[in-house]
Amino acid sequence: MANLKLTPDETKAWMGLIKAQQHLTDKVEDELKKNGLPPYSWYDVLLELDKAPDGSLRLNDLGKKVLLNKYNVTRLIDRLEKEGLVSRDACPVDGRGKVACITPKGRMLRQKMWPVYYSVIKEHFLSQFSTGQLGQFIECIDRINSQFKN
Amino acid sequence: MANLKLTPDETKAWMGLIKAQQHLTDKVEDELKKNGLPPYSWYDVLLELDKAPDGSLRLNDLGKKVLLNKYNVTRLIDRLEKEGLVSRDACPVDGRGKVACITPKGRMLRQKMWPVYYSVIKEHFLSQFSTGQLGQFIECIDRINSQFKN
DNA sequence: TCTTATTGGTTGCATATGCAACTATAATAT
DNA sequence: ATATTATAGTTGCATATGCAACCAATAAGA
Repeated sequence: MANLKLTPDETKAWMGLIKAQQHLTDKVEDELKKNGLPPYSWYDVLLELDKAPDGSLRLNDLGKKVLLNKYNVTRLIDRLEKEGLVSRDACPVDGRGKVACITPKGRMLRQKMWPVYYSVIKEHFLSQFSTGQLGQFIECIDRINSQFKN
Repeated sequence: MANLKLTPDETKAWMGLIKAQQHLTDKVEDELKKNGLPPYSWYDVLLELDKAPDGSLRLNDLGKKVLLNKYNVTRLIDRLEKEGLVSRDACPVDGRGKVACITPKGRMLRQKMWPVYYSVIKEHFLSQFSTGQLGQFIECIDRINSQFKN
C-alpha cells in the first residue's frame, strides 16, 4: 500500500481543476439560460453534427464524441428531434444503426448559441492566460486526455 | 461585435479542459461504483465537513464550498442523513439556519473512499505532469478560479 | 415599533440521468 | 446453415436535478 497523501501543490492542482471546470461550465449554462438558449449539451451535439460530413453521425459515434452513454444519446436526440433541430434516420450500412442529421434549423440554433458561449470562453478562460502559458496548458491537458483515447 | 473566432490552440485548450475533466470525473465515479462506494458528491461534502472545526458547517456555507445551490444541498444532506453519515441540527446563532455535522460513520466512509479516489488522481492526473509543469498548471488554474471568488 | 425586504432552507412538480432489461440486427463459431 | 454471442439502440423504473413557490426568521427602513 502506497503513501495515500497528496502534497499541497498536488491538491491545489487537482481541486483547482475540478472547481475551475465547475465554475466555467456553470457560467456557460448560466449565460445560455439568461439568453433564453438551450443547455450546453445541445450545443455540443449540434457542433459535432455540424462539423461532420453531411451533417450526420451515427448515434454511437456521436456518443463517443460528446462523452455520453447510449441511453443519454438516445434521449438527447429525442429532444433535439422534437424541436426539429435534427432528424433521426436509418443507417444505410447497418440495420441496427441510426444516424442523427442536423437540420438547417439546427445549424442556425448553433450559430445563435455560439456568441454567448464564445464570450464566456474568452472572458473567463482565455483572458487568464499569458501568451506562453496557453501552450504549456495544452501540453498538460493533452497528456491527460491521451490516456483516454480508447 | 468582435471576431468570434478561436485559434486552433485556443480551441484545443478549451475543449481539452472540458473533456479532461469529464474523463477524469467519469473515471472517479466509475471506480467508486466499482468498489461499491457512493458518488463523488458525497465525498466532497464529507471532506468539507471533516475539515471543518467541530465537523460541522451551515448548509449555506457548505453549498458555497461544494458549488451546489441550496436545494441540492438540502437534498444531498437528506441522503447523507438517511445513511447516518451526517446529522442535521439547528444553528445556534441563526434561527433560520441548519448545520450539517459529520458523524463517526461519516468520517469512516470518507476514509474508505479516499484510496479509491486517490488512485485515480494519482494514476490519471498527477502521473501526467513533469515536475515543473505542475506549478505552471496551478498558476493557470488559480488565475481562472480567482475570478470566481465572489 | 411596525412594516417591508432579504436570507436560509424546504418542497412540489417537471425534466434529466442511471441502471438493467429488452428488441433487432450483425458478427462469430461450429 | 444454425446456434451463439456481441453490438446498436430503446424503454421502464428509480433516483437526481432544476425551477418556482413557499415558510420562517433575521435585517433594514419608515
